[in-house]
Amino acid sequence: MTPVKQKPIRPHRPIVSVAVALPVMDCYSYTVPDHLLALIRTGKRVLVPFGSRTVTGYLIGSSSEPDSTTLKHILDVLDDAPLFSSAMVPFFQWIATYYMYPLGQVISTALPAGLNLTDIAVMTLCPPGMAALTSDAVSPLEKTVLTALTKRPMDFRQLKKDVGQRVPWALIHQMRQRGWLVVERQIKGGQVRRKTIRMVRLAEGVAESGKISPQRQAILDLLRQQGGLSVPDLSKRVPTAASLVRAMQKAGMVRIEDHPVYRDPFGDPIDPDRPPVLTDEQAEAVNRMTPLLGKGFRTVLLAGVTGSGKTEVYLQLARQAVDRGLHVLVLVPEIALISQTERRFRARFGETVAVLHSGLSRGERYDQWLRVARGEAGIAIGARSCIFAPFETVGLIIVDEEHDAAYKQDGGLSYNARDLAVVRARHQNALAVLGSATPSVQSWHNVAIGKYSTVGLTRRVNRQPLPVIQTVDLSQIRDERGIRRYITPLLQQEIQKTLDDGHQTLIFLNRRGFSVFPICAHCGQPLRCKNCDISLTLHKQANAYRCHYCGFSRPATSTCPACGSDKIKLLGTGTEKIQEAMVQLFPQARVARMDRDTMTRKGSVVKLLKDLKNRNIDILVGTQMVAKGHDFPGITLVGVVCADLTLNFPDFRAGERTFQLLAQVAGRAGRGKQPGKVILQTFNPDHFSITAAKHQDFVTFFNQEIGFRQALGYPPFTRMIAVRLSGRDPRQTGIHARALGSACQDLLHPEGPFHRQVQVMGPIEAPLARIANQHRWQMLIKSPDTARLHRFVNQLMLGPNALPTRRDVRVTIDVDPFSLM
DNA sequence: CCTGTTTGCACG
DNA sequence: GTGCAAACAGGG
Repeated sequence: MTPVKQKPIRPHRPIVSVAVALPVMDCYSYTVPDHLLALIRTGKRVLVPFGSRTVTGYLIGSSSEPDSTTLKHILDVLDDAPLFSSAMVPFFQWIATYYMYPLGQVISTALPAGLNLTDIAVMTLCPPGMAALTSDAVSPLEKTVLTALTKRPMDFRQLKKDVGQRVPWALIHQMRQRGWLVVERQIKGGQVRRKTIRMVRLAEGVAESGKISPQRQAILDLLRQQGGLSVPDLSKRVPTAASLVRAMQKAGMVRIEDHPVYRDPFGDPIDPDRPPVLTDEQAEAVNRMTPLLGKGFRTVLLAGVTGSGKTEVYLQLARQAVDRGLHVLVLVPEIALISQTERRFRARFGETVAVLHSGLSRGERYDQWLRVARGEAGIAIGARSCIFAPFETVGLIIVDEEHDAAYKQDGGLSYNARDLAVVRARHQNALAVLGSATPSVQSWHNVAIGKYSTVGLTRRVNRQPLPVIQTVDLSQIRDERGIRRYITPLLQQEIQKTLDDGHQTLIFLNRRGFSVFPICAHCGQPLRCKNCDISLTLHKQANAYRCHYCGFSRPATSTCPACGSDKIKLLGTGTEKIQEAMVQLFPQARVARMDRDTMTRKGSVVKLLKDLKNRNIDILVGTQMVAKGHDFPGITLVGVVCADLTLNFPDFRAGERTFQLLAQVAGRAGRGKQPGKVILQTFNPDHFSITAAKHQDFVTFFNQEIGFRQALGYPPFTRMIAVRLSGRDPRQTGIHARALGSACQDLLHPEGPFHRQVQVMGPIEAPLARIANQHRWQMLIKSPDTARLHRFVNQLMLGPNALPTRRDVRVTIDVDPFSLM
């Protein structure tokens, strides 16, 4: 018998698929060392070697494959519980494909920020480097680098900042070879972690040892009564507890354990409320949608006029879903709104609500995320990124104010949360409810072609009438000067009447600041931003001219940079100037302002809303922030200073935006017992966007607008992808843009699949050709055929003949762009 | 022909 | 995103 040499038999070994958090289009496979095997789960993060570096990756699947190729091992598992379920993986993959964005970075965008680890190169000075510094065998740049490193070890970024210029990698490499410095890889990041508190318990079998201090005795007594107590709780009774328990642990009297806790993002507790009796229409809406729960994918557009009580419909529908054991996801446009809707959901559902929005600290966000991931919350409510809330399954997704542009993310992964809501609902066989008083053209088109069904709310709750809207033709009063140019006699008169009646007024102007067009009275040059192609806005409160794109500012005392004159004429009106005019015209009134300048501080929105509710404000001046879904029962008059600002934007959606904004802001009036009135000042009183807004009549608006969209080949009849280029050097950016443009023309050749199917517009310089010293070009690609459009751009960017990427020109892809500026 | 620098590629 | 190798330009 020939002896058989026994090898350890391992024909198959566990292999995991990892998406790394880097801009790479592929996923990578790794093997799992034995000691980590038990920890492997889809949705956890892992630390992996990647090239010569160590980076964070996401486990998106595992398999067991024959031991053939040589794979690297994962180095560590970073989470004790998954951050998302495996059901999310196809959703993430869909997003990566649709938005042409690397899967790992899609997941990074979805997850709470601040968790990931990466290694960075840290340079430390060595003795020979020290010696070289004093010799004269060093170049000037080497000398500055060495000098910088004498202070402390630095990474590349710090070094660049300290030295004040780019340091070539080759130089560092050389210095390392000479032994002047060492480069080590340090793992950094992961600032956001679980918060723990120290829990103190009695140690087992602790005998009465007789002689102990009264404080120690007090602690023991407390623990005997209450079982375990946290250190902060103990300190309330015994102030020195924090240090005492340490000694007592050494003495074997108590045990101390770290317990993970959730940070509390909620300020005051909210009193529970009871569901009110629904109006017939509301009840009908709930009754029509409830049977759709748990019955597969469906999208319903809930079209309800302003003040018709959509939120109550959401609440009761969510109740039906929760009672059926379904998870609920609620999206609202932005923080100012969240406070209200969030409060109502928390009042109704209490502990089971998780909130996810940018108003939370990173740690709070992580904790809310974990509560959802671990199935401890049944409802998640938040802004656009909440669409990624890691429920294993979702039964109902509600998108409030679905038309709102805030659902579209700019920069990075440019997703639209409203669209993703429908996609996620489809993936999870859920009901998606899109609600709005002014549905987007896109969504109403989907109703028209039978993709979505619709439920309507045509009347306000308590039967308040819709406000009466009166237009004032601004072209009739062109000769007026000063305040009267923008506060017409009729508006002034109505405000006075409202004040006399003790009611509140809302004045809307979609432009913040004092003067948006400061111009030199001597030479006629407007004051421009030095980094952007845009004029500066004077902010009186901040006493400075500011750029609304890059934040550049110069003092309000500046003279004209062109001629040195100190006579600056302040043309163009913003909310600040309107506020000042209100104070002048109505000295007895209490005037407040709500825009991005006044609402930055945490809690300022809540305070303002409270003041408004308690009638501490008579006149509120604001930007579109005031148009968004707030319920101000005391407001009976709304004044729109100039309705045309959005109408004249160079964007095919300008009419749609104007209609929505005006209908929404008008809807703020007359929500209480008193009927509302709206004074709408405009240069285009007969434009259909404005006439339709008067009656909140989105169907009439849609029927007009859809004709234009069809005739001009705009969405929803075509889909668009914007390719944007930006770079510091205007010439190089232009060259690359034109190269990309001719690559498009090559793809469009008559024998190819894209001929006459895909249309390329541009490349052209962007309407705002320079922002923050970045020169910008763009190209719009559109097609009636979504799949073909995506194939086209895929070939353009990633195909075999794709242009090589350049480091000095950034190219980004924006699928379904919103802003074409 | 050698060397310092830029560019394209691949990362499991 | 970055490190590395190959291509490249520039000077001896």
